[in-house]
Amino acid sequence: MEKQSTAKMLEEIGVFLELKGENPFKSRAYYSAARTVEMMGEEELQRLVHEDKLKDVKGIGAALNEKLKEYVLTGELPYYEELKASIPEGLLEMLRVPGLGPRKVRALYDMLGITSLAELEYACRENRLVGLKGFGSKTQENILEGIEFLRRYEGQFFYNEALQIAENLLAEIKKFSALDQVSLAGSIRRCREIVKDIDLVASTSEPAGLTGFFAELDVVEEVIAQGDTKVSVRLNEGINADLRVVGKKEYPFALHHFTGSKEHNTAMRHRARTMGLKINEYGIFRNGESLKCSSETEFFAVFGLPFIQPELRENYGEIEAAENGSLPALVENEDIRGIFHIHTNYSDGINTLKEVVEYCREQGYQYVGISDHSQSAYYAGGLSERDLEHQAEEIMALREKYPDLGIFHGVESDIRTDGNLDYDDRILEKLDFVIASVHSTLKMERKKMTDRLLHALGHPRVTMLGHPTNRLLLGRESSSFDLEQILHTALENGVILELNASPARLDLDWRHLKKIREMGLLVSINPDAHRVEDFRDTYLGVSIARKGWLEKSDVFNTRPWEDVEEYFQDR
DNA sequence: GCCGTTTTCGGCCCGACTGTTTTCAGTCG
Repeated sequence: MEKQSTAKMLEEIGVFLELKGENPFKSRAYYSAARTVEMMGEEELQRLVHEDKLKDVKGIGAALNEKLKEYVLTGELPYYEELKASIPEGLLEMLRVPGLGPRKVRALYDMLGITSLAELEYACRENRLVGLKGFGSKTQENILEGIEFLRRYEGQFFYNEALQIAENLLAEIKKFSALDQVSLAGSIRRCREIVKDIDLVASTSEPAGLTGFFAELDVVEEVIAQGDTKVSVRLNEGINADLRVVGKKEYPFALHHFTGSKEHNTAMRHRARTMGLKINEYGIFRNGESLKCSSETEFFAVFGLPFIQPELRENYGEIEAAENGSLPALVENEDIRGIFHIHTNYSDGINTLKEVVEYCREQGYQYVGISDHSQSAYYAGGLSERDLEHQAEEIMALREKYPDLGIFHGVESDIRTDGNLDYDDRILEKLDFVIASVHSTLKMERKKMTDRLLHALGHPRVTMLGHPTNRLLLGRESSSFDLEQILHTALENGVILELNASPARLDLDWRHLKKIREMGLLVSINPDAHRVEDFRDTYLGVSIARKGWLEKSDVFNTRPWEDVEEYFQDR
């Protein structure tokens, strides 16, 4: 049995027990066991079971030992199945409402018999929560808002999830024998952080054959519409995909048209009109006569423009920049030399320091910056001053062992509500770098939050501002503060801004990056990794950086090791 | 459910915030 599925099951048991109102510490035991299993090597769980040594692992006692043994050996656990069956499925859905936890969900189930989001919404509208013990009008209002919040984000997907689905789809389409060309288009091709559907453009001499082939793919759950030039389907992953099929000659025009954005296309059409031309998805026309283009590069050349990267096509000034030759040379994956904002198992990361270091060497990075959570981040196992010293010693040893990799010792320090950092200055002075981040009390009043951040930026040891807005895509709005003022102060104080590349954050937003670049601020593309697999999120960050017009020189972690070292020493 | 013992049951990571209370429970990070 895979350790991932085992960990997930333990996690679920924890949730079920909470919903049943069991002793919260019992749930915690399951959560902690889930984490322990997750941290094990791929074969370790199997081995421990077969050698009967599981019970020696901290956090696994007699009961968990028996259950895990049963699950690993038989692939089933009746305890889990029975527990799951005893709880209405809808209760899990209700837990997703912000502000609703297991106790409240349980209370709603017990007192009003509510077993789904729809029932919950109805009960709120009927004003039935107000009288309940522990509930009031404000709670009812918040729940309604929370449900609306969930609805608003329904049918939207993180870019990286949609991209993976889209690339698999692309690979399937390429199996069609009479295919000429095919490409992703739409918001995915433009690297939008949130995607509603997958757009594809293809050319072939057999359009009906291709649309039929596409509609018949295994990943297609339902065909919404199907003709000779367009197929709309719903994939079994829950996302819709549109394939537009054109002839070979029309391909560059269709690709440009369906890549968008709508705003970019409108601006291009406007430009075309001033030149006596007309654009649509089938071509560029002068007096009704079609011009010839074999690529998007030639398409732009018709208008006297160089190729405009798809990421930039948002009508954010890309056409003007193309015209006056000032399009940026966008940063590329290969430019990344090292990686910051890495968590290890000193705090809430999965991998050991040694594993992280070895992984970085395998990947060919020049350097890595370790930054675990600081002490007030209890929920994430933040490091005490003593832990930090211990970590420093281990890093010293690893530097000796692996002189070919730069290992920078940092910390992700919480910015407390008063704007102070989480350690004494004498501790911070020993570190190579400090990422200052807000993790709690995110909904401060605008002025207070601005002051809080300004205070932190004023600290001489702060190197980077971590996930500046604290937004979670499809989940949480940005904190409110005066960004302009923060940017200026960061510039004055030489603080690098993080582009947090975690798929749910992508914070700062690309819409701010162009301005940040114009101001001359530095950006570091950080994966905020909690396991080595997360390192690849850095390249998601690169996509967003490109969308924000950043060049190599704007990105701190494209710098070579020596330059980074120098930068830190000069602070 | 685990752990650690003053061996058989009591304690289990903290702090801010909100909304409900009139002293605290639940949620979130």
